Amino acid sequence: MDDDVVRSARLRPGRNRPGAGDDLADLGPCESAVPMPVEVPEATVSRLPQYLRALSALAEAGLRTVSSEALAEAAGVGSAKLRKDLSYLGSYGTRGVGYEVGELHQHIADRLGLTSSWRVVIVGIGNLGHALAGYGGFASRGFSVVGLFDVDPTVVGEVVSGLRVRPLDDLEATVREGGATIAVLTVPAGVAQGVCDRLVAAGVTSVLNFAPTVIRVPDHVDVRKVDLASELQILAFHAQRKAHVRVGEVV
Amino acid sequence: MDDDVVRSARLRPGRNRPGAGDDLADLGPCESAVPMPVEVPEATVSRLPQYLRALSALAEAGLRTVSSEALAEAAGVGSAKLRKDLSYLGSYGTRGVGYEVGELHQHIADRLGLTSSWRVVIVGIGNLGHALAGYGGFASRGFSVVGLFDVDPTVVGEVVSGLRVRPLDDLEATVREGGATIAVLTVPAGVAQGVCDRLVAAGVTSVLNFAPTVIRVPDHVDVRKVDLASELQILAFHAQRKAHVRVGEVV
DNA sequence: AAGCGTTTGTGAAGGCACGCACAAAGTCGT
DNA sequence: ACGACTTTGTGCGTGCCTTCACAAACGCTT
Repeated sequence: MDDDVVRSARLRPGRNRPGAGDDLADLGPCESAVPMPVEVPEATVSRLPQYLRALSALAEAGLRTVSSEALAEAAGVGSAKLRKDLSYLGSYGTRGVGYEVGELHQHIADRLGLTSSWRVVIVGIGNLGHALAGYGGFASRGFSVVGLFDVDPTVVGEVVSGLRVRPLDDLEATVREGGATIAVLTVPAGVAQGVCDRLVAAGVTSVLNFAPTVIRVPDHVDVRKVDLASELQILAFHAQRKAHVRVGEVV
Repeated sequence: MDDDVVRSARLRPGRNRPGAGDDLADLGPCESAVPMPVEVPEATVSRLPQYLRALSALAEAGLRTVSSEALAEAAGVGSAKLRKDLSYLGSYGTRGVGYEVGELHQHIADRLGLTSSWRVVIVGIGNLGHALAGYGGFASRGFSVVGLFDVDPTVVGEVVSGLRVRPLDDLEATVREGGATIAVLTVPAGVAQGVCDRLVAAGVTSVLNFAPTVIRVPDHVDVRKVDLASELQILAFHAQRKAHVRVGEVV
């Protein structure tokens, strides 16, 4: 599972900081000093987007409430796992009834930080960068692409889905002036580390890396990797295993 | 990861013999030279492509041998984990020296099933399908794209990187006549399940799904999911957490 | 040949996640 | 109002994965 390699600041399991004074916790009548000692496990976080999508589908279908069984079915997980995952976010279900679709959707979206629209820059407008720039799934989910960058002069200036591709040197200014920004790296493997270093220096703390190479970043920066070739190779491994079993070799 | 959701035939958890328990003497061969008595854990499989890529880079750099420490560094993992992973494939290292780069590369490639070139079909030649069809990383790693399919008549007939896009109805014939095939799904979410059903019916047992939806398949079919929006949302979660910590809220 | 430094392979321990099963809590029918 | 039914929230056992730590194995030097 952690197939996805995240270099995230690991939280210390035992101790968490006592009251810092102002907590924006919702409306929980927390009698004790610590408002929400809840730490969402990484495995749970990775499933929240699935739940969110399932909830969107159910809302479109017109359902107002949904049981953990039904939602789990829609999301492709077990109901017990779903309930435990949701329990990390707090108790938003009604026993005997289920979850209110809209409310739960809102809560998960809040937790994922989708209330504010995140700025996204795409660096490397090649085959894949083009495709991602034109992908509608970003804007519809709280992400707005605010910049396209490339070094190739023949690509710079081109307009892709309403945005002009700018030279790589404009990158720093765009990131600095805009605040928190997520960078999508779709550059060749050879230059990925260098470009990433520039992004980090400019203040980017979240990187989605499509380049087939390991990039190193400071501890405060999160990197998630998407590697198409790796996925195919993993499929090939299982396919070969299946083939061998069919032939009669030992598992 | 999970994480990434793989629906693979559950491996038998019982008798797992990683490597050797009988290093004392060559008493009796408990069984006749079995080629692979080892069950490779899923988590290990998901890292093999990384190791393979790191080995390729090291080979290009001219190194002949590499220590677990150095290879782990290149692959971005811990050395102990690397050694244990490799131990599931057998013992190909030399104590006091390290691993022979070319030999290890060969062994991992064998295990991943990259000796034979896998056939890949891409279904759905939209933005992303275009990009993947033109992605050079496939052919260079043992995968050959043998078919592009779409329903849109305005796309059918178009030639993308040397292959003509064919109508979806040609899909069954192509899959059936070609043997084992991996399908890449880059269709809209609404039709993903239907297209996948056709693929499975035609004999496909490995699917790489880019559609942002859960697809259901029989037990003997492997599905891996790549979801760009989910990755961004997970990054947003961590980014928001970091922001709150910085502001002074409780973790 | 023997000792020394290096590196692998692996037993063992700890942590994390998953799933079961059930009490608590709510709704619905009568 | 009350009992029966439904569904959530979660304590707990189990198994997988990771990490540590070290003995065995190898090359190199003397």
